[in-house]
Amino acid sequence: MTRVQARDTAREILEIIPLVMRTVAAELRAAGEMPAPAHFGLLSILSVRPRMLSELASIQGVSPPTMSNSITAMVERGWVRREAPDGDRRIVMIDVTQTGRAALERVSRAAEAHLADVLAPLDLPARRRLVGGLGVLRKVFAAAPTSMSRKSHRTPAKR
Amino acid sequence: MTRVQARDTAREILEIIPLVMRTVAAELRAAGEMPAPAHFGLLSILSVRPRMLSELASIQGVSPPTMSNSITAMVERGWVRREAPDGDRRIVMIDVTQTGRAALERVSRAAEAHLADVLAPLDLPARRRLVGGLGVLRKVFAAAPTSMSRKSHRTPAKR
DNA sequence: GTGATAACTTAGCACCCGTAACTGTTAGTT
DNA sequence: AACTAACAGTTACGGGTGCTAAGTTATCAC
Repeated sequence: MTRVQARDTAREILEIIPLVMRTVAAELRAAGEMPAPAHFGLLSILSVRPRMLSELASIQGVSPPTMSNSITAMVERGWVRREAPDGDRRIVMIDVTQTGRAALERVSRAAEAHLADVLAPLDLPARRRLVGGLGVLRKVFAAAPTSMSRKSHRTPAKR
Repeated sequence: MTRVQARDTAREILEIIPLVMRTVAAELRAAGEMPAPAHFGLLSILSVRPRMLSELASIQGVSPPTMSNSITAMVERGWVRREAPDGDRRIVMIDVTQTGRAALERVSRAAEAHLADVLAPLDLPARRRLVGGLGVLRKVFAAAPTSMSRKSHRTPAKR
C-alpha cells in the first residue's frame, strides 16, 4: 500500500522534477542573461536581507565551497557584494546590489509571463492541485536536506 | 488575480524545484553509484523499450549533443548499449543492458526507501495533494519544452 | 602563546547543458 | 548517375552545478 505508493511517487519525482528543472532553466536562459535557477533563488533570499555565506549554503542545502563559487559568479555579474562586518572578521556577509535587484525583477517578470502561458490552460481545480502539491513539496524538502547528513552516519555523539 | 497567482507560483516553482532537485541528487549520490537523476530517467524510459538517440533527446527535452554525451557516460558505466539497426544506418538505437536494469532496480529501491521516510510524516490528504500536484506538473511540462524553441527566435528565414 | 575550531576560499574532479561545426547516410532533383 | 539538401549523431568548446580535500585567516579556550 504505502510501499507501492512510495515507489510510484519516487519514480514520479525522479522523472518529473528534472524535466521541470530543465524546462525552467531553458526558459530563464532564453529569457535573458540569467544563467541559472540557483542564482534566482539566491537573489530572492537576499532581497529580503543580507546573509552570511554559510547561512546561504545551509538554506540552499549545498556545501560552503559550492556557495562560495556561486557567490563569486554573481559578484562578477555585479548582482551581489561581499561585505566584512565589524564584529567577527571571519564571516562574509552577502548583499544584493541595485543591479541584482533589477535582474531579479526582470527575470521574475519573464518567468511570470511564461508561467502564465503555461498555466493558462489549467482549470481552477488543476491549478489548485498544483499549488497544493508545491506546498507539500516545500514542507517536505525544506526540512529534509538535513536528513541525509543525519542519517548517513547517524551522528553518534554529535561531537 | 491570475497575475498575482502566476507570479507567486513562478517564485514557488523557481525556489522549490531546485531544492528538491539538489536533495534528490544528494540522496542518489549517497545511496550508491548513481551520479545523476538524468540517468535514472533514461534508464526508466529505456526499460520499456529501446529508443533512438534523437527520440530520447526529444523526450527529455535536451539537445542531441547533450543526449549523446549522457549516453556515452552510461555506456562507459555499462548500463546501456549503442546498436545499429539494419534499415537506416544513420540512426543509433539505445538499449539497456542487464547491468543497467540492475542499477535501475537498485536505485529505484533506494529512492523508494528514502522517499518513504520523507513522506511518512504526511497525512493522507497531504500525500494526495502531493501526487495531484505532480500530476499537474507532468501534464504541464511534458507538453511545454516546445514552447521555447517556437517562441524564442520565431525562426525568421534561418540564415 | 599554543592548539582547536570556525568561516571561507582554492584546487581538482565529475557531470549537465547549450551552440557551432563536422562526419556520414539517405533522399530528392535534374 | 551526379549534386544537393536534409537528417542523425558526434566532437569541440564554454559555462554552470555540485562534491571532497586541503589550505587560509580569525576567534576562542587554556
